Amino acid sequence: MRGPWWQDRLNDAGFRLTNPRELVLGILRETDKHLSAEDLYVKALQKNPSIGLTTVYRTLDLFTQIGIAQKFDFGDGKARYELANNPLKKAHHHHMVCLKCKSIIDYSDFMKEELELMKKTEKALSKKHKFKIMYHIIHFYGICNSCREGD
Amino acid sequence: MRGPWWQDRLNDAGFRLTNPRELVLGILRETDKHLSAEDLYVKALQKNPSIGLTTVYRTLDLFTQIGIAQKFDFGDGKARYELANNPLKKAHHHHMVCLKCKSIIDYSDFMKEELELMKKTEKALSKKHKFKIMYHIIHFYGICNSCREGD
DNA sequence: GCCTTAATTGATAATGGTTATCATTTTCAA
DNA sequence: TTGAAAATGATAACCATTATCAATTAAGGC
Ligand SMILES: [Mn+2]
Ligand SMILES: [Mn+2]
Ligand SMILES: [Zn+2]
Ligand SMILES: [Zn+2]
Repeated sequence: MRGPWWQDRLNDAGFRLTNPRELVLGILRETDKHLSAEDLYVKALQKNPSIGLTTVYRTLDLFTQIGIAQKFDFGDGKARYELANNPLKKAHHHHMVCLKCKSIIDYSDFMKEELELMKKTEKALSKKHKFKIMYHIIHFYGICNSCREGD
Repeated sequence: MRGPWWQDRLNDAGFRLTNPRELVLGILRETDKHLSAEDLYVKALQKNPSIGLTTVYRTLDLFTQIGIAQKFDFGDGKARYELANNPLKKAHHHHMVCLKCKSIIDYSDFMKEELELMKKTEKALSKKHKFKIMYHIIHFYGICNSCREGD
């Protein structure tokens, strides 16, 4: 009984692929944005007017826990989510965040050099501090193009 | 221009070095931790029982704006602050965060390589996306030594 | 199918860090 | 000394996220 990867991921972790979960997953799969729980909720309402905001939060939390989605904090006071393995996106990427309009840009330049540095750093840190590293984040903050023009 | 650097920084930006601000600054100068607003408030109360939590928040916000302090989000739901140019710390460093006990470790290994990569990336990004980069953050998340032993 | 049980859901209330408001106090320059 | 501007602190409000809990739904054994 092998389904798509997210279904297997859910099943293997002992969870069901219910309607609300499928709905949230579909929205994540179709966007290239970094949506908040509220964003997801509003979009979900259009397809299922009885879905609850709490369920959206719970679903996103579950997806994050089992690696179906990633949760980010870009400094605007609300968590934002992104599907792992999103077909619309580069696999491994990082983010630039505009300090004015809060827009978020994916980038994946110099990933090879970055990976190399990260590997080296991780090895050194786990030896020096006996710290088992699970993942890392890199964020660039600045002013985006349109915000600079309007200045 | 005859005070310490933080006083000049305040004056140049048109702000006064008041008692509450001096108090918060002193606490930041004496710690090597990453304190929350509440942490700062509790410590401040011991020296000035009439200080208000709002003032601490405002002060930290001001310090962050003019570059006296840095504000971080390590994922535990509250902002944490660190003095820029803290004499107790390495100048440029990044952070490891324990996902279990939320402890934070400064590190400054491979800063040379990192700086090189960051410079290269910043240049590429500002050209490709016309994005003016102001600063970046790097966080490693994982499990610290004591949390692994207790497992 | 039907039953049993556990997983899941959604309405609602509560939480907690942070901000907004506003009257009062402090600072500084004239 | 004085008056305007800046800063403060008590309080209420904000708002994203969680906790609670009764109701609904899904899966497995019969
Ligand atoms: Mn992204
Ligand atoms: Mn630090
Ligand atoms: Zn912008
Ligand atoms: Zn730990």
